[in-house]
Amino acid sequence: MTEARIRIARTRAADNLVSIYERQIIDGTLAVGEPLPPEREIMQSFGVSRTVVREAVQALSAKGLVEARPRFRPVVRTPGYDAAIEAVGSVVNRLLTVPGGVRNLFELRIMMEAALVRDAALHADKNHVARMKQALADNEAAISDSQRFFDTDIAFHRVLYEVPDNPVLPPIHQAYTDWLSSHWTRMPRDPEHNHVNYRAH
Amino acid sequence: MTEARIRIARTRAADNLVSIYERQIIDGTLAVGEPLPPEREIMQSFGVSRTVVREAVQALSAKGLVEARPRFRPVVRTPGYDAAIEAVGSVVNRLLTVPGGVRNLFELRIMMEAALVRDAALHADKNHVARMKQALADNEAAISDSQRFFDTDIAFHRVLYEVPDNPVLPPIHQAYTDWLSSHWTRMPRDPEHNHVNYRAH
DNA sequence: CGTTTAAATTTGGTATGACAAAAACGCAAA
DNA sequence: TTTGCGTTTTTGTCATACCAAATTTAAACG
Repeated sequence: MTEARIRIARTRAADNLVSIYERQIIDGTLAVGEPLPPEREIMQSFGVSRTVVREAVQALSAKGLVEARPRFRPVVRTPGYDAAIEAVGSVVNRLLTVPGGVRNLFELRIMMEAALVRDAALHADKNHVARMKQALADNEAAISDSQRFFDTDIAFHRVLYEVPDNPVLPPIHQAYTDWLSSHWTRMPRDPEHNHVNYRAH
Repeated sequence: MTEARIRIARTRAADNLVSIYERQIIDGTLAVGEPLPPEREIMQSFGVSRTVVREAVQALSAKGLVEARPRFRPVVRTPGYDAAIEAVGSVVNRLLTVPGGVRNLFELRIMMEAALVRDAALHADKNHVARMKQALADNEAAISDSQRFFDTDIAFHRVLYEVPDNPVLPPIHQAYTDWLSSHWTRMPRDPEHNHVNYRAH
């Protein structure tokens, strides 16, 4: 039988440029905030057409390595988990439309937040506890105002993601809220009450 | 006051096409596996140049909505979390190079796997238990062969990600192993042993 | 007729060249 | 030094062309 996965895929010229600049960005040859060379300069130094250069730049932009605002020189982007979140946006949005998509992501979130609560119960310092209490109080206070209730609830959760002091987590929280807020189906709020009490023992 | 983030960014012509096809893909007008129209056809039906069409297609490809092998018509991709992982690959690789990057992701993984172990202890069925036992046995057996030990260890973890029956999880496991395997620093293996015993009570 | 093979036609990848509009630059004036 | 303004770059987009690979069509064959 023929190969199941024919991964051959003869090189597109732009891919070379992409990997070259990708490497330069990662190893710091191109510093953060620094603009890429002008397109015409790139095409001369690599002997390719501008078409290819543009495709390469766009690819780098889509990968989140450079920020390419129209009409401006693309600049090397600050490394951040937000770029990653941004890069997956489209696919996730599509996945949310398939049957069970929202539920799957929601369950993952629940699982993660349960883990976060456990972590918080063990490692939360006074500062975090205070902020959680405050956020929770704000939430209770806003119980009549639907919109504010929503916001304060999110704020409360955000603190949860900040406790472990891992920069990966806050962007994840942001992503969850961005992706799931439009599919909001009355999230069960009891657990957090319980756990907050548990943590505040 | 002025906006902190000037998101203006006058439309690039390609962006229109991208959002149009993005919508068509999401709502199923363009079925999975179906190829996009030929570039020349697209340019006529939208009155844009081929340059723009190509940029749009490439953007869709980078977003993971279509698969564009060189020289072939781009086809609508099967919705899957692997596409998402693929899309973030570059950024994550970059993030792993910044100080603490590996540690942050590693800690996230540890936290998630701890949660998975708890879940497994509660919900794993006989089938999963059997597979975990098997995987663990394989792992022990391969303790002398470094490479096989590595592989069987990964296999064991994989089962862990399959227990909750959430299609988001296995790709995440794949992503973790892809991203972290080259930065492997003697992962603590004790916890899983303990927990396996715990679950096998 | 169904198959295989060869020719014709699409179609994607790349290169050029051009042009308007916006951005970057340099220089003079305040 | 800072502010304006005109000049030069540079980007976004278009139109066209060519090659090579892929697809389709036609022809040859068993």
